[in-house]
Amino acid sequence: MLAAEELGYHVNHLARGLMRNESGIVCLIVSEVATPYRSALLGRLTLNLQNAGKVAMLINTDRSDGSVDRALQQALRYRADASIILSGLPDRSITQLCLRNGQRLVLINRDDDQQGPLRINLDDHEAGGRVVSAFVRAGCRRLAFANSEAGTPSLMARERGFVAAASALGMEVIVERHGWTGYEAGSVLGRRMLTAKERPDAVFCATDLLACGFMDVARHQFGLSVPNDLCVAGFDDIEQASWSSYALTTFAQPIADIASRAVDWLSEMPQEDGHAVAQPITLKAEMIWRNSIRAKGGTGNASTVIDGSE
Amino acid sequence: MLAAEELGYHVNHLARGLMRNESGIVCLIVSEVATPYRSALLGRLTLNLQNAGKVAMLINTDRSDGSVDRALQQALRYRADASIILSGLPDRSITQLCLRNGQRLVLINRDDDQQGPLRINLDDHEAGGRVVSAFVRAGCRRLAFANSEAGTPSLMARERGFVAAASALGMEVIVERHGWTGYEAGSVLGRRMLTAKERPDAVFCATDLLACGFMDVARHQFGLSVPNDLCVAGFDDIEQASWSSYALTTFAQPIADIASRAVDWLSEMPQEDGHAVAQPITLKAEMIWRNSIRAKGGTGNASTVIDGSE
DNA sequence: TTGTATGCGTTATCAA
DNA sequence: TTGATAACGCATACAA
Repeated sequence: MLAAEELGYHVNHLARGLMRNESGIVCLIVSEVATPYRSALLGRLTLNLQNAGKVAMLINTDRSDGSVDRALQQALRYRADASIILSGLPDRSITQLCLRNGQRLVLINRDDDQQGPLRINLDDHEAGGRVVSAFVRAGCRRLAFANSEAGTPSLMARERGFVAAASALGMEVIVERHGWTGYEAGSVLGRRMLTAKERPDAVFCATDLLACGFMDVARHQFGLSVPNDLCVAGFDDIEQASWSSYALTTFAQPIADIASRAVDWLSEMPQEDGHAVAQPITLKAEMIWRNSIRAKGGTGNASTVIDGSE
Repeated sequence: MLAAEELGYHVNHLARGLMRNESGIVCLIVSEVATPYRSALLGRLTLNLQNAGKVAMLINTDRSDGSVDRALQQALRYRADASIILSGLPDRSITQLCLRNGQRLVLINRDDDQQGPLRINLDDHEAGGRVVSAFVRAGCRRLAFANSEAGTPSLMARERGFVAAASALGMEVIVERHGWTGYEAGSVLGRRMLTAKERPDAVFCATDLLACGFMDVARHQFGLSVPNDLCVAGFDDIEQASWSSYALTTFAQPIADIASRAVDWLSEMPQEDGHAVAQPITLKAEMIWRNSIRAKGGTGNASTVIDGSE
């Protein structure tokens, strides 16, 4: 050991991987790395992987020019033991490719129906229902859902859950979708929905970023007060949601839990009976109450709700 | 090729790396991945690396329990060809270790004085001076600088530049430092500096996150108007700086430029004459004018400045 | 042009 | 317990 230290010797993992047929490398396949939720999850995953003695290889799938495939090919060439996909990208071929090459696979918030990979999802659908209750308790009457056009399973589940719970109470929901899941899309949706004749008094945004954009437009361009004139809810609990300019009521992604579940599963002894089939995990998104939804009662009109008549 | 496709064959980079004595792996050593500026840079770097046919290995240096060293050891074991350090962590031993093991090294915003690595820095010092001019033009008289206790070279350079330019005009600067470079520290600094007897009417925050926290406190807890009662400038031009709740005047990190310079240098044929000595690169931080600094003149008092009498 | 042997740094196996 | 040897998949040098 002393001699090794003195000579600056380090085991060569390339050679070791060659022998053992396992590299210790885990691929993180992710798009939109710079987004608050994604980068938070990414940070946590890398930390956990390191603690488990593994190392993270980052594959950025932002570019659409086929570099995704190239990047993934790269990963395969390094004989990564596993891949964790946190990209919203619904490209089925990618997951297939990983599996075919004997990688273990973790799908986060992708709700894929494939067998083999570990799937970690949230109770998005039910969360939508909880927002309806909150809005109704606040005395809101015109509910709206602001979504992106990304069409990610989790985003759509939130929308469906929200709409379903509302119509169970006899309420209709104004649904609009636009662009990508960011601040800019939120402000576009805000302008569109707030200029419409039937202006909503409560909006559930599929994402905190959308909510921030929506709120800023509502306040600064339409002079509305949140939560007095307009109640807003988001999803993800990104750091900005807690900033006092927003104080957004939202749902927390259980990032720590997601990360440790994923890494724990990867650290288990790989069962050799063909492809180990993992039980899908559904985590609960805790509702974080802040100040973008009124506690009780409306601005002036309607304090009792649930009549369904418009 | 057809046969290879059919058999699902991929070159084994572990074996290739063993032979060629270069792995194609580049380590990204980064702390606070979830921070807007860091994650943006990270995203860009990975993209560029992928385009250059290399692959990024992410080392998260957040934990203080010595896992940094362990992580770096990991990287060495994989025989990474190079490391890019975007961590503010001023740990000299890390860079030494990389160099000793024949890695090429890129230091971003670290202003280290070592020979060998490529150093990419901004003109932080000069930027500080530009803010003073802007504040003076706006008619501000009590200048302040809000910094974190991190003591990163680039942060300190901004502070020194700001203070130097101010005292060249005969103005003193209130300097406060607290905690880490985030929103929370910004709000603490805001509370501290705005309750002081000598309340500033202009503050340069070392970071956009600090600025956001400072602004929120100023507005929501002290009822101040930005930029009328208080001018604010930040640094980094994170996405949130452009959100209409902040409209922060700040300096843009030339992220695309930084990333391509770094990757280009790594892609050059490695000169074999010992350790190639790279010319340090200093990039200009462009000032992004938004709405947190008044255009001209003060609120009411003082329209001419530069008298130095307090 | 095509084929064969050798070495890269490990680890696993088998013989001493 | 210790020491020699083969094999992992690729690249190179040399022979055919």
